[in-house]
Amino acid sequence: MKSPFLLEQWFASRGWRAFVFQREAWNKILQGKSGIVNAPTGSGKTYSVLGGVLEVLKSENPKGLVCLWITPIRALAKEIELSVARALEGCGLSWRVGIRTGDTEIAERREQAKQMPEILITTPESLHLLIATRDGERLFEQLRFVIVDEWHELMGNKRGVMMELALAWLRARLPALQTWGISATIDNMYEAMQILLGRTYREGILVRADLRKRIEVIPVLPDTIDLMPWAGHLGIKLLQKVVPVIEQSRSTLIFTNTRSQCEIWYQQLLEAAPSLAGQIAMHHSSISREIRHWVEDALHDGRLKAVVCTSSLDLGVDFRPVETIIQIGSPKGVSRFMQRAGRSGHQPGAVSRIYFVPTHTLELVESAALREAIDRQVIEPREPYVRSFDVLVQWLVTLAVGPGFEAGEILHQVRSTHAFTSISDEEWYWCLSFITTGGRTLEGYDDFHKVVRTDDGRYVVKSKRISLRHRLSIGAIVSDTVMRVKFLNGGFVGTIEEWFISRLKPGDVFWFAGRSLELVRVRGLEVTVRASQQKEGLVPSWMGGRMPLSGQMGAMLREKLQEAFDDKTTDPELKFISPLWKLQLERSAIPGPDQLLIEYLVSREGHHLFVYPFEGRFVHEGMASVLAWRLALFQPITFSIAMNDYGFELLSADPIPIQEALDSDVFSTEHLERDILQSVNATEMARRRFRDIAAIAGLVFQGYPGKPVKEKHLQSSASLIFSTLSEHEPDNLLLRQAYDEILQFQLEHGRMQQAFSRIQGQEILLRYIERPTPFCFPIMVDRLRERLTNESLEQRVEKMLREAGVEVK
DNA sequence: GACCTGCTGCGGAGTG
Repeated sequence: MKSPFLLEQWFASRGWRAFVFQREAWNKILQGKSGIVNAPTGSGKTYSVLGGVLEVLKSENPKGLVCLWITPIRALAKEIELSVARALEGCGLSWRVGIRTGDTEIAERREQAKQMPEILITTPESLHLLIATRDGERLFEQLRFVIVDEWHELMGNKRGVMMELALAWLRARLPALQTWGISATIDNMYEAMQILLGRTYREGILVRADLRKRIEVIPVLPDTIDLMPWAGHLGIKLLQKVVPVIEQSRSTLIFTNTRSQCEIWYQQLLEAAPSLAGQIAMHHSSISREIRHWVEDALHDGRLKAVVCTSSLDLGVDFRPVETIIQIGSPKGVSRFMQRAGRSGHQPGAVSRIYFVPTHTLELVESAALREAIDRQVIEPREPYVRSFDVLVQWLVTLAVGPGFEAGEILHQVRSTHAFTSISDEEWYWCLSFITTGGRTLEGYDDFHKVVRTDDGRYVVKSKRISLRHRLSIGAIVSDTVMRVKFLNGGFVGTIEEWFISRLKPGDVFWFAGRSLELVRVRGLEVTVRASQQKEGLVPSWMGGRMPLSGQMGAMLREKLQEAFDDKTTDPELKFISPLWKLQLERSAIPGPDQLLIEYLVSREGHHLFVYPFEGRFVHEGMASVLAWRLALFQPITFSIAMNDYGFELLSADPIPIQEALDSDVFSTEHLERDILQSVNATEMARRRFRDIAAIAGLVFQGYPGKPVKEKHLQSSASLIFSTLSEHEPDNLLLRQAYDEILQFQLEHGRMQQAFSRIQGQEILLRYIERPTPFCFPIMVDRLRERLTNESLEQRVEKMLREAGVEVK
């Protein structure tokens, strides 16, 4: 029997069958609903939404823009366009589909200005830019659908807030507008829907694709436990075990945690297996786009056997499935690991296999914890941003540059979003005054008088210069200023950070993008290089973000620690680790899920206190500061602090009164927020955070395309404004936002609160140890690294190991 | 605002 659905008829002609969730989505969309389709990549999620859109509009023969398709990544736009175009043709519809991103050519833009395609694929930034035109309102008059692809990727950052605001604005003028999100599984799926739909969420529908895929975690283990380093992060010791995995597979993705690790692995793989030359490449965000595109295409065509990458290949390029995935070092979160694993074994019913290469002993436990987490479907949530006033004031100027706005109407919309439900009248007036006068402190500067209120009460931007500069600054991603690395003949290799290049002088050789490069000269923000034959060279590192261990991973680790002693354990890595665990047990203890281990060591360096909450390094940084601050209340004492993802260390020249402190409840949650802010240098942290806020809010200008403002300059103008506001306008909303953000995202206040209250219910195992344990050793090394060069560190680590009673191989 | 390990993502003028 012929299906009533257009898309299903086309499916049938190709011999495909619709999934149950696709039909469910089509029906709900046909009923006029909004909602979210929860489906993994590669499961036909695009068609699940597209089919509904076609069904609603097929009889209307639309002309002009009826459907906006938002993607967080430009690279995905092309694939969506391809799928949509194919389906439209298959269904015999003559609708047009087009792309509008920063890559869209001028001619194409002009064409679109005359007549928009029926379906437009765009990014949140480009959508804001479209609104920031005089045509801003007219463009969307016929709009019926907004599809937000990969919504889980947007909702955890300020780009999500940009979407919320734009959606509220569109919804206000188009009551019949239907919004659909497409999202991978996250822990707070319903919240994700609520945020996407704003005030209309009550009627929202969640369509779940029940396509659970089996994932097999295969640990890559050394021959004996002695070969596993106690501390380290590169994992290079297991290189010889990784080579055959790559050789035996048709195509492999090797995920690393940092860009420099990616460079090192690429280089070392080539050295260990010269036969891979020409068949292996590398991919990370500092490599030029030209090279990256080449790598993506080559992988797609099967010209490459393996690519070493960072999370730059997490999303985007939904290339032909890869046969094998290798993860080097901890992925830090379950979702990220599962997503990467899902890149292999795309055939229905196929098992995804992922090789996990631990870089030190405790990561062996992470390997087992990951397996368990996948089994139990433990998945991280995405925390939405709220009250991001920098994004709000940017949006208000965007509207004023575009069609202009009327205050009461926009306030109503803004309040309908999840991010700004709680905005008070006072805060709203502050925003209006900020965009018109710069606020109390900055009103003396004309640059901040961006928006004017016309006689009929509309807020608009009149100055061409201000409009221009605003359009240049739309978006919520603030990049660091970087130096461009170029060959003498002009070929662009990629970008590198100033602090790294400043250590080199002309003639020095470094390795970057898989090539040996000799520094010729540095001029302004341009680094000129020539190819070198030299084999040795420094590998650059970049100051990227840090990814702390997720709460879910931490909890799973705490559970798994003791399992190494359980004879019934089936995890190979836990069996493997048990000799080392015996050592830990002899010297100290292994905490169970209801225990907190604290180790006290006296060495020539002084008195060390090690605490192991397994909460990730951000939380540990805050906890360590709070603990140090509270301990100093007992007696004057100073500490140096170190931490990793498993625990932290307080080191002091004097004895640490830990027993007394424990007796008087040093882990109390009482006055926690106050103690956090007292103990960490909140002002400095907020000052740094303020740089991005100032850029997003339009307080500092980041420069013209190709002519970025120097980092130093940007930092100092933001810092100057920060100081001025702190002094004269301490209740400034952007200033307060900087402090809120460090509490929420840098110190992970919520998680820290939970950790403290969990510890209150835990039994404390205080152990006075005589020698470093496998647990504390990596933290000690971490602290040393900050003072020593790499070579001396290596020697020092060997010495430490001997002192710790471990044979050095 | 550095670092010694530390991810990712987007956007963009006027020149008559």
